[in-house]
Amino acid sequence: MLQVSYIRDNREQVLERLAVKNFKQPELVSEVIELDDKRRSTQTTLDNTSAEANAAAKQIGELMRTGKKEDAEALKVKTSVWKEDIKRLNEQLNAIEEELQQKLVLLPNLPHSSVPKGLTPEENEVVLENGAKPALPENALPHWELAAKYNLIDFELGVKITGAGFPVYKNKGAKLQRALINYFIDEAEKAGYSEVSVPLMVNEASGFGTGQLPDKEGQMYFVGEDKLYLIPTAEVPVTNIYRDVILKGEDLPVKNCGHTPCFRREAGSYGAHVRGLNRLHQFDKVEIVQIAHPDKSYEVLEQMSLHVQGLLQKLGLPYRVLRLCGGDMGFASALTYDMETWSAAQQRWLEVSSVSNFETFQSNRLKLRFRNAEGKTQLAHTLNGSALALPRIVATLLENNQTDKGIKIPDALVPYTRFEWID
RNA sequence: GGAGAGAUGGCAGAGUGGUCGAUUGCGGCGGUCUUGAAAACCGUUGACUGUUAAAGGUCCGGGGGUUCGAAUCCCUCUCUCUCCGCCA
Repeated sequence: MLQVSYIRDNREQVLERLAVKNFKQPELVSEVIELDDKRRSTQTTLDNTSAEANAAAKQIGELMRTGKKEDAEALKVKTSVWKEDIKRLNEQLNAIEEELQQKLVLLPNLPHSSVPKGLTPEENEVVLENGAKPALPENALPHWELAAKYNLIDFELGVKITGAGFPVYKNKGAKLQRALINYFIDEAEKAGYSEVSVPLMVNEASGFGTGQLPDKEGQMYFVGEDKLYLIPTAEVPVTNIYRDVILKGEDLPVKNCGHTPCFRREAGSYGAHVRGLNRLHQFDKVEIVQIAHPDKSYEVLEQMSLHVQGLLQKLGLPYRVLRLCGGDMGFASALTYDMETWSAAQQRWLEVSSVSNFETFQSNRLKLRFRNAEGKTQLAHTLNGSALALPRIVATLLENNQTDKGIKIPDALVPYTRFEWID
């Protein structure tokens, strides 16, 4: 959520930045400012009336105590007018504030100055490409066929138990999941992140805090009876640890990592590109989250990007880094890097990580603040990234490392899998 | 699922109609003392809004009501805890 005071002071810049995100309702900006003007004037009137009423109430108490009952009664009569005014003004104020809030939550975050204009994924900027794309033999298989050939993943069984997009991992396929999770967590801890293990369901307040609610309800599974949402990413519970928290300046940056399954309805996404592990309703992911000082958050973003890249390098996977264009960015993000690995058998790039700086967009909703050098409270910046999401890593590992002898496990992972080959 | 208790400042915990944004303790910060630290002692210490700064206003789980005046009384919702039952 954007701060009203910022919108007021930087109206033109806000409009210009929203255009980069192809925001369709720029008129909301003026409406928000107008409502805030109304809010302020109503608030001032209410405050002044309350001040008079408070003074009178105090005076009545004084008169009662000193036995001047008649004077007190006279004053009581006068207060009835204020009382009505206060009630009416309060109702007005609540209505204005509610309307203001409703419009405010419709405004997406402002993109960073480095974000390219653009509407579609094709307009994302390739920041860098790293690692050689492997040349596979003629008879190379896509991962879903490899998964069947080596009995690693049973998609049909998942359909029986739950439905499409809920695969069953078996044998070395299952062990590979655990190995990757442990490997990613260990690497995150080496980089200074402390591990947390968090609930997989969250309440409405948490969903609002990180920006999934109110408008992205359709993407989350909802347990209606208890009004809880299955998390689409660990970002939600991990970041919400710090909801309504005022951190000390010296606590920054806060660094947390955690593994969770992630649940996504993925309503409306069907077709060839969802085959196999490419798009699932349930998958495992290790997430890294940082809460940073506003002056440092872009340094932190680069550092997080390098951490993710380091993982891909150690796994020997060719990858590229994209800076998302305005149209492809998430609602809450100010700058997002996507990391994609090259899937040699599918001959396409697969997104395996997304690293974002949300600046104060989330922290304003979360009321996540820190005490700055002047001792005043100030909104912190929040960042997060996948490090990494498993399914597409598994897909590229299987595809890119296939040989006549079987599938070669990267050296970095062998201590975790305790096998070198899937054969 | 049944029964009961509770929700107050970072934490603990007072406060049953006026001078209460709130006693006190712990914690935090500053100081005295000390070579330094601890202890002891002294002082200080909520958030939001508003203003150049003040003043003022709001907040004792949320919402509503009674009253000139509510942390305190009434209604309602939510959440938490304890015991019993069930269960990993």
